[in-house]
Amino acid sequence: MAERREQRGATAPASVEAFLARIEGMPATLPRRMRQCADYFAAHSDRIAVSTVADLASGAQVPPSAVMRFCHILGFAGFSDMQRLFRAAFVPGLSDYATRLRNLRDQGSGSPAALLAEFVEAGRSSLESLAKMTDDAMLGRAVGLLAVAQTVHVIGLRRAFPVASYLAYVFEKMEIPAMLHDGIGALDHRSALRVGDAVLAISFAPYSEETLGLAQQAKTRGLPVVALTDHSTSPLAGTADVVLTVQEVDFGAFRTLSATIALALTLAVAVGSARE
Amino acid sequence: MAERREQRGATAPASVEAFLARIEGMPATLPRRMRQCADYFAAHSDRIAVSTVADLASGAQVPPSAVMRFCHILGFAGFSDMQRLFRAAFVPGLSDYATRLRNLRDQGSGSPAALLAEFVEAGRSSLESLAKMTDDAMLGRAVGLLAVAQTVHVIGLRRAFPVASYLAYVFEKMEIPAMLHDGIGALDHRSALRVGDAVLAISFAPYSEETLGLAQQAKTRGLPVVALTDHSTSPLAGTADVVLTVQEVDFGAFRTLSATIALALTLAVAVGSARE
DNA sequence: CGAGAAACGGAATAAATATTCCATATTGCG
DNA sequence: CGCAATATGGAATATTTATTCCGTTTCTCG
Repeated sequence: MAERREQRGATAPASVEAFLARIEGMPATLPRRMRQCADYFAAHSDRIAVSTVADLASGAQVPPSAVMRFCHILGFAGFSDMQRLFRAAFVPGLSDYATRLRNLRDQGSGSPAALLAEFVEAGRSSLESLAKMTDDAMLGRAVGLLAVAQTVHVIGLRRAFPVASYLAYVFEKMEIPAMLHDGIGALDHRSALRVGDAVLAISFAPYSEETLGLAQQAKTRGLPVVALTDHSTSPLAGTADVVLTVQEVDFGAFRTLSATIALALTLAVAVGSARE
Repeated sequence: MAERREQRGATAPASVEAFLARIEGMPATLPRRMRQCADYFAAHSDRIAVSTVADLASGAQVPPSAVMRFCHILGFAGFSDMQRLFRAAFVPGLSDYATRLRNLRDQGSGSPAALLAEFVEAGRSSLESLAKMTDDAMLGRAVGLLAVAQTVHVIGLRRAFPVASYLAYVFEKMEIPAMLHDGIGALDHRSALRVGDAVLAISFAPYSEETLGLAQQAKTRGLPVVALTDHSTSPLAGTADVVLTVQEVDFGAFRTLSATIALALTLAVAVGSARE
């Protein structure tokens, strides 16, 4: 038993790439059903995360037990073990993260050091997923629109306000004409929107009225609008010419803003360098 | 049974877009747990395909039965029914993080995508070093001081302002009395400092006069001061009772603030939980 | 061709997961 | 304040899904 486990278990792939490489490197003399599994899994590796044993078995036209045998051959403890690899690869740290959250709550551990570790981890995950998911083409178009604007109007309230204010700071540093629309004094500054300007609107659920309003106003006047928001179906997306989405991993009700700021900063610096 | 199904089931969304639109259009008066589900599901809709009821429930911080109730409200027969929608629409993410980052960097140093890669990397190293270097004892003392304060006065200008404003936002969310000292209108608010209050001052080189001044003022009046700064030798350190240092890795002249915000957020949440 | 080994498939079982139900708590309202 | 309606959480149950086991079939090689 022990040596049998050794023989099969020592070598389970640790990433999707390793998994595919392993299949690739399998001998051509593989038993018939195993060959079918190998071919089907390689061709449809993206479905593994969301399929059941029965689904894959019928797809590969083998009985479920053949799928199990194949998982064992690859070195996994079972199908679930293999599936975990694919689920984790989609959005990094998700399942692990949910578990950790539960653990933390269970042990009632509110110690500052533990909290810090959580926020650091949340920030790292957010940055990773930002790097993975950002649409380069969209980013390029956003830079293009803002680079030719006379004045960039930045708006972001509530949770988005720190991001907006940092953008305003960075634009100023780079001597790019920018105006921060903060709601101070309930003064309305929408008449500051002039032909040739562009709007950069930042908002997350629950979206604030003022931000949506300013974006709408800009759109009505024919000014380009770049949205930085949490989802491509957000209400901002409707009025924006370019939509950049960013997902922050949250810990409890709190978000670190790491990814949002990284994206905002990228935008600002790219615009700065494009204007020179 | 049939009419019950009608009543709830006639309206199940038939696509992910419809699903998100439905959540968006839900009344603000939704019961508490349903609101939590709605927010969490909207923000993490891409994870529904690869999660279990328990995963999502713990993410949204509700019991599993609340998730079921939410599915029913949306018109689905159950969680599995809803999940089917997302599994069908499932498209895997791009290549894994390491590969992606390498690609981003390779496409020429001036491109927005390459910049993004740099900022993501800078943010990650900042967070890493934060986790390594933070002095837990200091952090604990800072939390102790702020937890017993009547009102927390937050000050941070220029580059520290986004951090200060985010802190003010989080304190407000947690219903902790806090006052943000922004320099608006050059109004001076130092008489707002009262016995029993505490000051949280955030400043980095070049340190701003106003921040140092407020900290000094607080010290003179005998109020505790917590400093969040870049070095233990910063001018703020002299007047502060507790000094928390954070080092941000910079890329060019720009910093992502990831570590600073993570530390600030930790402080705020720890204070919040200590006050309960 | 036949003995032994490897592969196979399906039925039985175990484990994970979804779902319901109901006693208790909370909220809104007259 | 007290009643009714609604919301809640957890424990019990149902269902789905994974996994094992073993009798049968199919290869392999002397």
